[in-house]
Amino acid sequence: MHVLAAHPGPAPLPLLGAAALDHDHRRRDSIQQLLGRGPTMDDVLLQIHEGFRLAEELMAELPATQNDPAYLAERCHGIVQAYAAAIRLVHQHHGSADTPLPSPPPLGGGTAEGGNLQQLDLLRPLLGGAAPSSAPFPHHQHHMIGRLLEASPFNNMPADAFGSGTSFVRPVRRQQASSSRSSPPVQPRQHRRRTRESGERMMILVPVQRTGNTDLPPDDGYTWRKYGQKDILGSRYPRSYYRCTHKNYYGCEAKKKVQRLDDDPFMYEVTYCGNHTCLTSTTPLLTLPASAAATSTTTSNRLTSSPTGSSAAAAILAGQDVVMAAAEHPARALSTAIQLGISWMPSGLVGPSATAGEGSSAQVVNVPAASSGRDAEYPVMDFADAMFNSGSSGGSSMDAIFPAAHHDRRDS
DNA sequence: TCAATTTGACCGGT
DNA sequence: ACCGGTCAAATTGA
Repeated sequence: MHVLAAHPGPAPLPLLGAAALDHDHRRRDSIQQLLGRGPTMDDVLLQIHEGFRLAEELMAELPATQNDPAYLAERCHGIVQAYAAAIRLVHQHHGSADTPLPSPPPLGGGTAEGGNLQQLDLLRPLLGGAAPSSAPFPHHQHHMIGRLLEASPFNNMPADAFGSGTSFVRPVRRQQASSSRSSPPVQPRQHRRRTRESGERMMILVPVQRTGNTDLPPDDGYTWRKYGQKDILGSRYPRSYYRCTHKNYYGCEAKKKVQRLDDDPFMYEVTYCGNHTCLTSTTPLLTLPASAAATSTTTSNRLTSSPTGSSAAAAILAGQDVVMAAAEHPARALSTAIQLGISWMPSGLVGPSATAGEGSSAQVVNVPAASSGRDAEYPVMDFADAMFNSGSSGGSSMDAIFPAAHHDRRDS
């Protein structure tokens, strides 16, 4: 079990600063030094903070530099490098030397500075915890990653934590239409039921929203459709089953199970199964018109918007459903994403693969309750907006984006 | 009208 | 046989 404890730390490591763009080797050297003496948790946190700061700088420069793709790509590269360094420090700090660190993947398809689109997926904000807190990153870093068990690749796992707008409100008993429900005209099912998922799983603990309706699990960046609920033996609370709303668009097989903990009703245990394939953008990074980025931050659609809705469609196209969630809980999104910086990273960087060995491949991550501030404090959110919203400036329909795709229909 | 949710039945693994 | 996971008809609600 890995626990990242946070301490207020010393000043940021100078060599990891913005100037690092021009001093990549110096930065690497400094990292080497860090690794040589063994990084402390402070170093890790500072490195994460550094990535955050770089993103902040980039945001400030965007108005002036948005027409300079090369420069923007370079800055983005610097940010990714900063977080990649943080990942390395994390591994080092936790003595995972016995498990070889995954080598950093190339940052671009063919060029060192290019944007690896897969990385976009890993930049998805983790929209977790609902408990309000005004403390901006990094002051509640102590919430960071709580548990990291039974490692399996985080690769492409949903970096989000929870919710979807779906409700945990106890089902209101509907009037039993005395008809068919009680009668058993059930014909044998034609299809063959799929076998139980045995692939990679990731378990996350997320606090219940403590304001408003505490039955609502926190939102995450994906849209989910509930397809089942079961009372689980020995559990006080039922388990809810969700699958990706966009399953029928993309054949996205992502699913999650959500259950309240018996011993801590203010905590949800969410188990993700399968990877999202519905948000894998194929739109080049940094081609976003500024207007799109601007509009994205004002989006306030509910996550459960119908995928046929235009804004939702645009969101799906550009990964904006993440951003939509961020629009609702931007600070949470960012802070959680940062706190789980591991999920921001290119898959090759993320997590020692399967160190825990045997059998289960579930990871457990304690997702912190996060704060609820806004943009000024969390420019990275806008940064992510821009990255995710490339190519769509709203109003576009799903059909326009995926002409061949059919809108989500009832499963049948 | 149709997407989302509810919930009992069904299925398959253990 | 038990239990967790999934299906799908009924129902709800926008």
